[in-house]
Amino acid sequence: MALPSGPVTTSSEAEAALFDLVDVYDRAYEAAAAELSLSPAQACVLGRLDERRGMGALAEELGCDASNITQIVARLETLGLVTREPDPRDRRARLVARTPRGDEINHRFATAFTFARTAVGRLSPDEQDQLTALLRKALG
Amino acid sequence: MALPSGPVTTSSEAEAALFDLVDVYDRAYEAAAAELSLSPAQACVLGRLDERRGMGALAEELGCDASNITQIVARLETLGLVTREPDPRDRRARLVARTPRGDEINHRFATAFTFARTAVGRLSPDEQDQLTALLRKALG
DNA sequence: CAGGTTTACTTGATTGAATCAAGGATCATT
DNA sequence: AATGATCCTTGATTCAATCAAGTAAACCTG
Repeated sequence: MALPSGPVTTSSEAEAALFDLVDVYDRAYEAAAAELSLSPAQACVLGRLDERRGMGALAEELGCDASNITQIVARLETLGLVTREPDPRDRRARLVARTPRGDEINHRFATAFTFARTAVGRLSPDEQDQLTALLRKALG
Repeated sequence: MALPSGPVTTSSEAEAALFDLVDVYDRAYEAAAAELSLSPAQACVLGRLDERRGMGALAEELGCDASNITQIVARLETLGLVTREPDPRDRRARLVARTPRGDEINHRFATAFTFARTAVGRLSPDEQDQLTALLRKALG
């Protein structure tokens, strides 16, 4: 389990609530991945393959080094959750896609990661809209 | 940089907003730690030493194995940010405390990690209260 | 179209987080 | 005094992440 991000000194109730949210969210994500014997990074990459795409696109979207993606995709490939095929249009590139089993695992992960769904579900539709608006404003 | 936690399939605006918040928060935390040449885990542990405490207490609070704490505290000690002294009441135990330099680095970290402060600061006092209430309700 | 550059990815090396199993030392109980 | 629990460390292992270097293919440019 990754250590929590914070708190430092929470000077306000709202900051503390934000921290609690992030903490619980991250832990739930990790726990859901663990249920399927995936690391958070593996679950993350698998979840971004609704359409086949290149390694570089993944690296850019996830904001990490390409070699990190190489490594994670290689493990997903070993697990039989992903294929890595040469791009017919550019033979330098590799197109990564989920296998049927990858689809299934990804779906089970989405089912297991109930936190966001459950949390939002505790709010009425109006409250959900308020929360969205407040978070968007807070995010600037 | 740790890969983001999500998204899987965000079925609602509110869920997407939660994910964005968590993503930006985590990245900001990591970036603030990096400014001080700390890992997120090191910043986290350092931030929990406002009072001296035992290794076990840290492990329990952070929800990880004691040996993980041993490792992280050892690095903080090497960096001169923390001391690890025998507990006079229980010679099995070690009391971890920040050094003056640890205090300074921790303070600089708290200054560098502006995200929560800034985000909350974009909201009026009323909105902050609303956000707090909504998050608390969502957290159940 | 030949040469040099950029792009896409891989490899290898290194650091660190995290977990587990096992062990030493101390405490606590009987 | 012996037993067992507690606190922490050590060693081994796995994985994430980053960096430096390298290969191969694509892209220019003259």
